[in-house]
Amino acid sequence: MLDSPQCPDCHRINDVLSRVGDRWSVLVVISLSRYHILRFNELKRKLGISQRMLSLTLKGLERDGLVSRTYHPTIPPKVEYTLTPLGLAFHEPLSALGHWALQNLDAIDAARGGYDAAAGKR
Amino acid sequence: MLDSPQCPDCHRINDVLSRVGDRWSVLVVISLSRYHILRFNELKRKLGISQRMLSLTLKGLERDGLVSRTYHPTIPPKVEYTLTPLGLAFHEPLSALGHWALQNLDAIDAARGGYDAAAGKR
DNA sequence: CGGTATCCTTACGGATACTG
DNA sequence: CAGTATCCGTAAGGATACCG
Repeated sequence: MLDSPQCPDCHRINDVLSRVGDRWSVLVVISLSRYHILRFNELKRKLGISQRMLSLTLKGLERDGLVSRTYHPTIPPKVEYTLTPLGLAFHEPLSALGHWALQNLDAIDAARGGYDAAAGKR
Repeated sequence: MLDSPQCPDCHRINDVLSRVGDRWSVLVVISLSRYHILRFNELKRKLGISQRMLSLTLKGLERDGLVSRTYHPTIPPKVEYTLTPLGLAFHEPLSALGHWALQNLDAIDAARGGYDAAAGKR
């Protein structure tokens, strides 16, 4: 399928984005950028993410070198997550996208309204 | 779930990104930005996307006001897609993200290699 | 507290066939 | 050519229960 596309680096971009560009990864990076350092359950509560997905997402981000994990073997245990330099760098274009999203949410909603209204009166 | 998160606009950002931030929408916007105007089957061939997904993706993008569709009632019919000003604006932060992805693909792969190697020797 | 393991439901997305 | 409709397999992701 994506073996012979004409768009040269489309599948490479797609490749990276499918790794770090998913729903939860984006929100985790944004949150860590804002709060600098967070514990597992803090992230969980902030994002309203399920325990399973947060675990998977953090593991993926750590694997890709965007997030660093620090385990404190206290009782009860304490694990802190923060962005690596690479994660911080990733946050830059990401926040640009986030800001655009927030600024243009209204425009998109308006376009949707118009489209649906036009489609509605058949 | 996302009703009472502490991260104020996280779910709003998430909202927009879940609309226009999926795999195929991103690639369609990038392609349309590069080639300015494309027909249905040109996009299909370039992206290696299935007919069904392209149709759904384009309809979604048109609905959100990012893509404009022009139908020429010739025989055979001819439909051209191009980015609206809003779509063009969206492409800016998106291409920044794409460039970052391409530039840092190696760093990510390296991090992955290191992580997997460390996990591998149990 | 910070996870992992299991189950289960949904929704994404490809293949195919058909229409204008 | 430019879609729509249908079928179907896979995988994303929540809920729950349990472990260190």
